[in-house]
Amino acid sequence: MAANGRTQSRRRAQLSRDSILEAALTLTAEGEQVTFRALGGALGADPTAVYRHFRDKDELVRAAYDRIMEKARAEVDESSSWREQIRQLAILSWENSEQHPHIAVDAPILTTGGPGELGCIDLMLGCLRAAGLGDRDVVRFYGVIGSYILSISANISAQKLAAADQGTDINTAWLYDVSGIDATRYPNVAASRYELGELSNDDVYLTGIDVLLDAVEAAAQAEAPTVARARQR
Amino acid sequence: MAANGRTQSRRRAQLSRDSILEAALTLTAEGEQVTFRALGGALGADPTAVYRHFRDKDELVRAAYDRIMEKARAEVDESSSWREQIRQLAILSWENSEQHPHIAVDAPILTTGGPGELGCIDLMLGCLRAAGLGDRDVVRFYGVIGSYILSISANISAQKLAAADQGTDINTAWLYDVSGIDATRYPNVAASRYELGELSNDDVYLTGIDVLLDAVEAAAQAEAPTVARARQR
DNA sequence: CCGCTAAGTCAACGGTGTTGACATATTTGT
DNA sequence: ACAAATATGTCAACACCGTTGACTTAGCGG
Repeated sequence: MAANGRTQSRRRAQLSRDSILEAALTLTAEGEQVTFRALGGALGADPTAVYRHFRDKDELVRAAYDRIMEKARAEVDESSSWREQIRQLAILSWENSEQHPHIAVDAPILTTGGPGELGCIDLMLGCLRAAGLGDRDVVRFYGVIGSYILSISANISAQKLAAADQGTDINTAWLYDVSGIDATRYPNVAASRYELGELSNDDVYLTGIDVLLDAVEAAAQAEAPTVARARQR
Repeated sequence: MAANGRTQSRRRAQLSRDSILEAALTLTAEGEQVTFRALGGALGADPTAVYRHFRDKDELVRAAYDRIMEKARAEVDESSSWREQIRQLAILSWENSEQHPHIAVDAPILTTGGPGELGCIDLMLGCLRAAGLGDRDVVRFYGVIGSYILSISANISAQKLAAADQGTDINTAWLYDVSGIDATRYPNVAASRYELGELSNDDVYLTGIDVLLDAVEAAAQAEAPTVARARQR
């Protein structure tokens, strides 16, 4: 009867998988934890109402993370070189971990099985194939690079969360107390203490990616030394 | 008066940092979670008594993990080549993550700052220096390899825990349902589905280590092409 | 219009880390 | 050697978490 043709009379809060996921991502973007109670508060509904749309928290965070991956995949510039695409994916994964730390934390544990994950896998496999790798090496390197990206970017965001809980600064994580080190017991640490103090998570992460991508190129050249460059795209 | 000269009359359960850590490692070795209540049960003491020896759970798990690293470092055969030593360290870290999953899970988050961690860092720095890397590259590669070992071995044990909670088999984690994949939407996944199905966590992890070690050798040769082999030990 | 099902609400359970008040053992100061 | 002080173990309770079951209600199909 009323103008609203769809659903009206919302004495009850109206949820959906979509609205719940959106609320969850908003929560994490604000650095807050994803909890059923917080979710309920943000949605103006009873916390347990979420259970009508997701079997348990695991399924919820899976779906949320798949959505993140989907977005990341879409942001990759597919016209750039294979190497640049993987690099972009790595950086996007890093940024997503920073933006949604409380979800990214257990990303490496889970296999979403959703379109976002499949899309990312497909993209990376395509890139590695374009690099000139053979069937076997394509998936080998995919495994290494994929787990590297997932694990490390997630763990660094976990570090930041832990550091935020306390007062600790994150950059002191790699080497806390550079000065008070027993030089006789740990001579190498003492000798490198200056460089160790300058290590930052970002640098390490990106360095690792580049090292792995270099290895991909080397492997591709070893496989087909002459045609290696022809496959470029 | 009694024969026991040190501490006698133990009407109370007598705890110490040592006995608590031992109990914690025993718990994780049996696949159980480290909780104050479980700890209290294993020690025959009130759970909260642990708080007299560790400020909070964070400090406890830090100390426990440092002990693990200490043991790992001691098991490395220091007479073997630098490459073999790093490889051993990686494998030991992996095995420790399997043996003590509930502690290793958040290993990459924490910096123990204890002798175990420092010892491992020192060992790796020494190895990389022996490989012929310069000051700067030594710590760069240390950062990459260290975070790789920590993050991935820990995350794989986390996967196993999560899989054990459900009935899921762990080997299906990399590619769950190889058959039901939309080949038009994800052509690369579909093309590589056979190889993807054969991916195992162990293989991926070890492959990654070897790739990184290869990169170390390449970097060392690039730095000092002629003397590269002389530094070997 | 009836009845069925999907969805929101409410109260409660068991498990977690953590705290504060209390009791007792052990060490220290003189 | 005895009293004071400190360290350590005990107990009850709190807040927070995911999760469940019983209920109520909204909305749709016959």
